[in-house]
Amino acid sequence: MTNSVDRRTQAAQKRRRLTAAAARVLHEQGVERTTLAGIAREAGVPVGNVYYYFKTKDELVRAALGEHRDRLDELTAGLDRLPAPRDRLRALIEAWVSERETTARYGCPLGTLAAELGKRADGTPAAEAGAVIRRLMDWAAAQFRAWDVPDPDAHALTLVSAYQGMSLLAHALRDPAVMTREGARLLRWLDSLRAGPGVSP
Amino acid sequence: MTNSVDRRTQAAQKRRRLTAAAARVLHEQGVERTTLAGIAREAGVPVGNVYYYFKTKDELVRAALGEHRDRLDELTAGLDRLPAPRDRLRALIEAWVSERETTARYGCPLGTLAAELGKRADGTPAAEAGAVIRRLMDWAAAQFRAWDVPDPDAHALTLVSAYQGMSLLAHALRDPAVMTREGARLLRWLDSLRAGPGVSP
Amino acid sequence: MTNSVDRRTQAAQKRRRLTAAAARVLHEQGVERTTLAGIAREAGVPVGNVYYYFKTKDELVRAALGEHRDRLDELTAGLDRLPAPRDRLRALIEAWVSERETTARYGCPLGTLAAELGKRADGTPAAEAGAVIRRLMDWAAAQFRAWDVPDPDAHALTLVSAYQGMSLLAHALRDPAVMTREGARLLRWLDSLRAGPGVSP
Amino acid sequence: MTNSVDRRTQAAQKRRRLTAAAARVLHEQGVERTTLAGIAREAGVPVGNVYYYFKTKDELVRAALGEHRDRLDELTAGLDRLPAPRDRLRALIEAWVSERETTARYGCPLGTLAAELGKRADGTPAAEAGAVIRRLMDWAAAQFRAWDVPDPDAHALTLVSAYQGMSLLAHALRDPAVMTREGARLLRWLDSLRAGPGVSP
DNA sequence: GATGAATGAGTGTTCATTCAT
DNA sequence: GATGAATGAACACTCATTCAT
Repeated sequence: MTNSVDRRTQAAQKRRRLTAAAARVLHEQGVERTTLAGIAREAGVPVGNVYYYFKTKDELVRAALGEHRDRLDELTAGLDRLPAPRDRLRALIEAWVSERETTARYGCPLGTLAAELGKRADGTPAAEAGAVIRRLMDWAAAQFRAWDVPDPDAHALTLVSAYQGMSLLAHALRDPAVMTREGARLLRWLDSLRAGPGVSP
Repeated sequence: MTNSVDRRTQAAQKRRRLTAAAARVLHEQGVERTTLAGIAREAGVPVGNVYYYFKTKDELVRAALGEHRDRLDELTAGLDRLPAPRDRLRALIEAWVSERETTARYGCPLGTLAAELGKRADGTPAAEAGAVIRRLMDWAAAQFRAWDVPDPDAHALTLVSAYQGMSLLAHALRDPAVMTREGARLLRWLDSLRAGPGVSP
Repeated sequence: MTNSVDRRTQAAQKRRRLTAAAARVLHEQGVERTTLAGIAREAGVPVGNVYYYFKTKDELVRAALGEHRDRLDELTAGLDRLPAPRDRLRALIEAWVSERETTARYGCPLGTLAAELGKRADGTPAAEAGAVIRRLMDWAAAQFRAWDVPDPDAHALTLVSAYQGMSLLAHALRDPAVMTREGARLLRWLDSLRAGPGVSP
Repeated sequence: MTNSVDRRTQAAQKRRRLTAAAARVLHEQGVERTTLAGIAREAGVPVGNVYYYFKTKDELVRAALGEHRDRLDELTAGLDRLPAPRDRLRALIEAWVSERETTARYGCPLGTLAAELGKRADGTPAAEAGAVIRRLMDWAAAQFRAWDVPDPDAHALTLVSAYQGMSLLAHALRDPAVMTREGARLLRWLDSLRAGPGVSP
């Protein structure tokens, strides 16, 4: 019994190791330039064995997206402990800025994956990427709503759009300062909200 | 004499056809999923012949980025004919929105190319993509400056960042309405500027 | 004691399940397209466990051939209960025709396996397939001999050859009617025998 | 001009070399055990180059079947020069027997390919193999018809079925004498036809 | 004796790039 | 300068077989 549990645990751990490696390498190299061998090497797993856990490369991509979704959930779960919705949003922006070095180097994991996958004729794992981004938007909208800002969905769209834009620019220009500058602006924007009918962006 | 001119002209045309095809196909399929054979086919040029005009695939990618730069220049040149800088910026935003269907399908050409290229270890054609984006920012900054808005560079960053963000979201969610909504917001934002020292977006 | 007998019995049952599954799947898919995993799945046995019963895939193939030999023996044993040799042969032909749908879909199990295995450089399991076919020929020859037909071996060869030919054609043309037509002809041929020295086919 | 013709000719020759090699190797090793590398080696062509001429392995299989069809056409075209249909059929049988060594080693190319391909779920190149076999049957039927034998189609079926059966048995038993014996019987059978209402097989 | 997991050699296929004419 | 063909180094994926427990 202990044995089988151990083994099951080990297998689950390996799966997680592979998923984590996939998430990392796919973020760093993009989908098409990433080879299964590369992910396997990174995870310390022989190539052939990868296929015991994931039947195709696309499945690994999906798993990586799932990993990013889980990390997003962890992040928002942490933020949810803050009492004020506005503070949660502030903290979210600060989290984004704190990742500026990675973002400048590799872009936002979700954004860059979505951009690459979105061009496929069959939009297979692309929809998954979109769903995770929408999850972020939904969470943000919930905060705006709790905070009683009018048109919370529009504000969520603006916020997430701004995040994707600043991440892309930071990446394209290889300049983490973009994140700092735009992050600061977003914080000011948050502060300005509800101060009146509000000029949004 | 006439002959050699003809030939030179023909060659230049072929080069242009290849560049245009590269710009289109790379936008639609992304860099890694695009094959030289595909570009050649699209341009009506035999594969082997491509190498007479471009030594490597990367050079074709660079040429495609050059094509996008040229189109950007044409666009801004057209906008420059408008007398008021604010109207130029408004027209720019309207141009973005008018491309919403293509953007929802394939993303912003510059943004998606930059995202894909930016991950390469040797940032070879990535820098080119960044340069074109910066060119757009510079033009925008010039408008804000001409309009006498304080901190024109920050405003340009915000504007272009917003464009990249809304393009990415429209693409990721396959929803052109994102472009319409955020475009309208940007126009309101423009209108609100100079109404005072202004909390920007 | 009971335990060990049970276990021995269970093991024997598993072996039989595997052999039966192998016979079926190898018939339906051919040797090379059949995977051990597929046989194991069909038999309800974990893959790793197969190797406890069969050291190699080839051994499973041999076991499948043994299964077909056993079925052949059962068939002829049943036919042997008929008093007249000619009736036994008639019944054999009728048995062949009754299998026409399966044969049109997958060919004769022995014939198709022999055809596929016969090309191997080392004729390892090929000889086994040939031996089973010869067993059928021997039984047929025995009937012709008991029936006192001259040159029973030649007649057996003709009969079995006709069976293999009609099976292959029915399979190649995916037409079970081939079995019906040629089966009827074989029956007429049987009836014509002993009507004299006889022009055979 | 000469150049381009030369090149076109060379390319066609290479294609033919590949097709011939494929026909040979597929006959000797079967479809599944044959690797593209093996065919390429046999044809003296680098592996990658094979794909310039054939997009998939299946296409090569089809080409090999086409090769066998062409050889069949050549054979029957030669036989058609004989004035009497019965002599054409006799010569056909003699041709079969003369191939007995190859047949005993590798089986009938069409028959074994049809047997292997016929099991595929998607009957892709299987239909092609069946079509070539039917072509042989059609030719044989035409001879019986010209010879004014009643029910020429049934006789053609019997003849070709006999050929496939004897080939399979010769192969399964690795005994070319099967071809000799059954070939002689077929000749006697031919002679017996029209000598009366005829006992067929 | 049973079993999920591991392993690695191969297989078809793609594609940027080069070559010969 | 043009072009069909050649080349070879990947790559994703499969599978018989072995291993550890």
